[in-house]
Amino acid sequence: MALAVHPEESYVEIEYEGEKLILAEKRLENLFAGKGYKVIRRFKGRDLEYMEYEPIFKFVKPDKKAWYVVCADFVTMEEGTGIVHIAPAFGEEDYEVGKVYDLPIVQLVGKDGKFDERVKPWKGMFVKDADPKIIDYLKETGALAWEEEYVHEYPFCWRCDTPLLYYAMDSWFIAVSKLRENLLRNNENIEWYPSHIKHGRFGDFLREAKDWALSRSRYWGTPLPIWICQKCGETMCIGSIEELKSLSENFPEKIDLHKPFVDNLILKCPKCKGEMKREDYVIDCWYDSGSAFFAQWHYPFENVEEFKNNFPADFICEALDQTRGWFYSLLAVSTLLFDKPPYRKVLTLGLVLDKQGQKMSKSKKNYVDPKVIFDNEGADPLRWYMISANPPWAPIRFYEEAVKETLRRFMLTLWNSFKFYLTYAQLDKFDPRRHSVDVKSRMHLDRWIISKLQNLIGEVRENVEKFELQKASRAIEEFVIKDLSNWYIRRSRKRLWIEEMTQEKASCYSTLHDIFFTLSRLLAPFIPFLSEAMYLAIKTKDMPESVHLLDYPKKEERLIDKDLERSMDISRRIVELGRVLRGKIGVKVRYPLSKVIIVCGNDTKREIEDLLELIKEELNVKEIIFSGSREEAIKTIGENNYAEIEGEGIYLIVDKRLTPELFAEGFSREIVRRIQAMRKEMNLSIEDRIETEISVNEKGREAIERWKDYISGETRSKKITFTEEVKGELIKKWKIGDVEVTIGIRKGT
RNA sequence: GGGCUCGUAGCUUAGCCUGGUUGGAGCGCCCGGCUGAUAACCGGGAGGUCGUGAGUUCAAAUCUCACCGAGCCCA
Repeated sequence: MALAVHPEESYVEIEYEGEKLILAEKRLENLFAGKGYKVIRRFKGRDLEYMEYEPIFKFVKPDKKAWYVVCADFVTMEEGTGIVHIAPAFGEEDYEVGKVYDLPIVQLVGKDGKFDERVKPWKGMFVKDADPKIIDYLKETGALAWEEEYVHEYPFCWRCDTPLLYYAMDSWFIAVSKLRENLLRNNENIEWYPSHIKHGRFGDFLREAKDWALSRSRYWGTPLPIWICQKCGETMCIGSIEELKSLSENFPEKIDLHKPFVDNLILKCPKCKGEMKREDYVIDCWYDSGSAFFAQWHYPFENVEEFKNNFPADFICEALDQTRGWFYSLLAVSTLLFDKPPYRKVLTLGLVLDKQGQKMSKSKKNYVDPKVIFDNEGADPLRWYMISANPPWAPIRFYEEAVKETLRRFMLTLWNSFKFYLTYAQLDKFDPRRHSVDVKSRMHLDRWIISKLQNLIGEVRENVEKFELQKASRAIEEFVIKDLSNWYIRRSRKRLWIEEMTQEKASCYSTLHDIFFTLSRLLAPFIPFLSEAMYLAIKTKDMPESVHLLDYPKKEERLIDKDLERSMDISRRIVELGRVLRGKIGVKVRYPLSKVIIVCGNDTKREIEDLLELIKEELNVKEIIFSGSREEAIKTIGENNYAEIEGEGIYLIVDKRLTPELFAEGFSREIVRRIQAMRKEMNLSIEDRIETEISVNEKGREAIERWKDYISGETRSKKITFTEEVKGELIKKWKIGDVEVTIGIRKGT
């Protein structure tokens, strides 16, 4: 309908092969370089304004003045001629220019995307299919200077992948732009996670809020509730079923309020009694979701109190791509109706990406089938991975291997720790209601992990409050793996091996019970299935039937003992040093050493004194001595017999001599381990008794004889016999150091 | 084209707001050890231009700017 030029750019008229052409000067170089042309004159784009031209097609006679030059800032000098054809019915910029110049809107394309009968040469043809034919026509008539192909972006239907057409249509709008100030003010009362969205992506959007194009052309959906009288033009917006009923004459007993069913109703105009027809649109479905906060209560028709008590919602959550979707439509509707924010806190989740970092989408088919994960790893490992890998708002790469890793590292460790407790507690018929030991009377190790557990509760609650779920879950992971599994349970195993129910044992069971009861509640929102399984296994009859009915644990300050925690830290550090030292002198932990001297200050000494037994066991030394001087310590052990290591100012000095007595003890433990491995291989249960036969050299035999009772006890051997010809259900040859041993075992009767 | 976010070891990441020991950890890899809850664990090792460049500073992964790359939204 018009041609647009940039008002400030320079244009030229040239003579080329006997024709006169007008184009932008900047384009002249690109298009006519090396060709013989002559510039006739030069002028600003603005000088061309309102110049009329002969259109190539005249299929209709417009109802307004058309076919002249207009000025527009969006015309660029990057491509083409610097002169842009304008069709106000196709494209937003064209439409805007059309409004400024009062250009006619001519629509020769139907909603099916085909030319109508007025376009005689191509009527009924899809416009994109007509393109090459139009080009041919232009060539024939000499209107085409040249043609070229170039690549540009173009929107396609995400569902059926066909090209979309820009198309000017009548629509109903909500004048949201008039509410910008209210939207911004209400946004101020919303807590955003992460916070940058509030004034960033979302705030920016609100500042330039556009009117909401509400109407959609669909066969089915929520009808636009606007009826217009066919006779007098009276327009009504219907707000309830009652209102519909009172105005219609054929209201059925059962009504489906969706389009198209609602259009069976004929309404009577209250003004002229004429027939009213509904506007044939449905409402943008974002309006529906934006209404969820009151529609869920069927407010205002019902549940007025419930609605009031629940408005605004405490919390909503969706992915980042919904910033301008749901988060916006909720706020817009709520601002329109109540001028209040509809939610207090909003958590914006990051997108789930594939292994290559691409957004997972149904159309790209680059998603992992959740059923595969459910089958192979399970729903809880999936949750734990999603929660612990990243802050919730960061994009997360998702692939099966990552979930598998989570399962292996955390979930299995947790479950195995729990099974360990369960197995032994059941074996001992431990009943927390009868055997429970008061925390104050428990051992240091027990009070230590209870203290750590209380800290954990505090840390988890703090981070969950801030939606830093990854920090909360990582804290739990560290507790379970490092403190519970790798230290507490490892250090406690021995006391559970004693057959009768000692105070030490009851103390351990009480502690483990407390831990798993707390963990099941602490983990319930993260891994609902596994925590429920844990809870059900330990719950007694008088407790609620599901962990999900219990309150979330609260930190109990009285159970926290910072001094004890520090003592344990130092002790663990000393044990670590000791292990490195053993590695250096090449004596395995299984072989006891006679003494270690800890050279440290009095403060450190005081701090670890209560935990000496534990250090002794873990390092497997007979005696621990404190000293204030390294030289003295070395003198005590002897110049030639010591080895040492230092860390954080603490020296460990050991006697590295392995006497025959120490060797015998270590060797017997080697034997025990081999027999245990064989029991496991035979799938014997823990209680099963066995008979053992051993063939070994004199040195080994001597060692074993010395510790025979110990070996029989540990391996539940009814008898141990030495023989040249070893017999048994399972016979194995071992090499322990430089000693060869053959062991045979059979299940005892 | 515009806005926002992100970029640390092969992978997943902590540290960045509030600048200051040799930038931690897990997985994987190599070596050694341990193991009757554990496909677990313990000790050691290799592996880092902290995206690139400039600036501020006595001092920058950290603060500022520009650029490069990725993602999302909008046009």
